[in-house]
Amino acid sequence: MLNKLMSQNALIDVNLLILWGATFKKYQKNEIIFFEGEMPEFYFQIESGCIRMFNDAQNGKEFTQGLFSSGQSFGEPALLLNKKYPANSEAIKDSVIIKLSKVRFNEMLEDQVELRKKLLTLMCERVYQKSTNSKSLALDGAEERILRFFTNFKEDVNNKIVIPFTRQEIANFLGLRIETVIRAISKLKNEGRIEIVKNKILV
Amino acid sequence: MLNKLMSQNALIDVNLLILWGATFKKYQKNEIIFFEGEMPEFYFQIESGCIRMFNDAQNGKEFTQGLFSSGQSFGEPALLLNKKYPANSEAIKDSVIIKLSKVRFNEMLEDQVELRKKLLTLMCERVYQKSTNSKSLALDGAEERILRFFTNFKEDVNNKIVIPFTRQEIANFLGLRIETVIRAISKLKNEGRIEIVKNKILV
DNA sequence: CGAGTAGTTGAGCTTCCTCAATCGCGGTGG
DNA sequence: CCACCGCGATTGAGGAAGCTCAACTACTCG
Repeated sequence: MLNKLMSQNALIDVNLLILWGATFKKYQKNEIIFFEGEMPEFYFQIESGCIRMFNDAQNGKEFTQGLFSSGQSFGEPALLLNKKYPANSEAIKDSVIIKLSKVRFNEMLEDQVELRKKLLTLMCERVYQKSTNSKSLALDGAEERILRFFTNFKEDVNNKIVIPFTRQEIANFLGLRIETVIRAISKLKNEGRIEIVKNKILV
Repeated sequence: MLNKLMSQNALIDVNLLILWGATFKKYQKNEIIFFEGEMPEFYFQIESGCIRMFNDAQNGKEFTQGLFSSGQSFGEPALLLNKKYPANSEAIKDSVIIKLSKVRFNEMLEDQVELRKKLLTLMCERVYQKSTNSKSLALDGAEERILRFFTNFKEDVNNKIVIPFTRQEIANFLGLRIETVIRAISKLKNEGRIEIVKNKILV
């Protein structure tokens, strides 16, 4: 039942992927799927779990480019352009991923008109999202960046949600340091722009 | 002759656009084409001139999302997604732009398989580019950001080129201040990573 | 209780920003 | 030819934001 639901929401129907020769692979939490600089070999789609793409810096800092969960694909731009991956990808929970070889994926893409349309829309969304993100990175201070991250994260503006990330994770998302995040969050709280309940962040 | 050449390099052939009802419009240098927050009404493709998309900040700071020149289109993600523009666009030279109404563009897109393929590739390139850009924004200091901007700007790694921007423009590209750019550039020069000839930057 | 992990706090430092003054050079009018 | 202007580039001094390092607290799990 759950499986069926996910199947419907997936970018590419799982059965169709299997038909074209895709295989499943399990990844442990913290396992790396590909490294920045590698050439893409596969199309990846998440069956279950959660993946993040991120960049490392020399000083131990990280920057998270994006989080992806069930039904979503990741790393497509590099695959389609045949360029080196611009970031690492890592399972942040135990995950199952469906992979399809580059060659078969390209054949499939050639064959499936609707898939190309879906992908076009998806890539537009990614560009759009990255635009607003870059803007925030370039122009906003820590407080505004953090708040924007929270409000972007919750789709539904009406309901309050609990932010399911540690301060360290938030820091990595935004290219900030954990102490900066902590201080900015306590400021946001004092300004009444967020709520803290039992140390959990409510937005 | 020149016209024909541009036509070939254009995302969409100019004659085809005209066939679908596109019209030409002139923009003066510094004229705004659309504002951040507006809903897209047209597909825009540059016939001649140069356009930049940028965000404003309260303190007079700016951030340039991208530069576009002859044959390129801009603002497509918002148009295709039917969402508000995430940035302003402005002519930075006197320019001629071909515009096609949203409705006609969508009809055209539905009709032209090859166009969708081209657009998909283009959107992948934009995502890719924005990924490396965000990484730099989040993790690098001013010197590295500036150097990356220069090397990204020149396609051909072998030949040296003159950077055709003022320090202020470079600052706007990167969300930095002009003084920071000046100091970083003179540092890069002392480190032998760039050359300065007659106050022009050589990379 | 003890270990482990997330969160917190303070002090000092670095990077970049802000503001203000100045320089260099091409163009213009007298 | 020269004084003057405008604009981009430059420099210095002081300030603010965020980083670094180190110590310490709070909560959870065995």
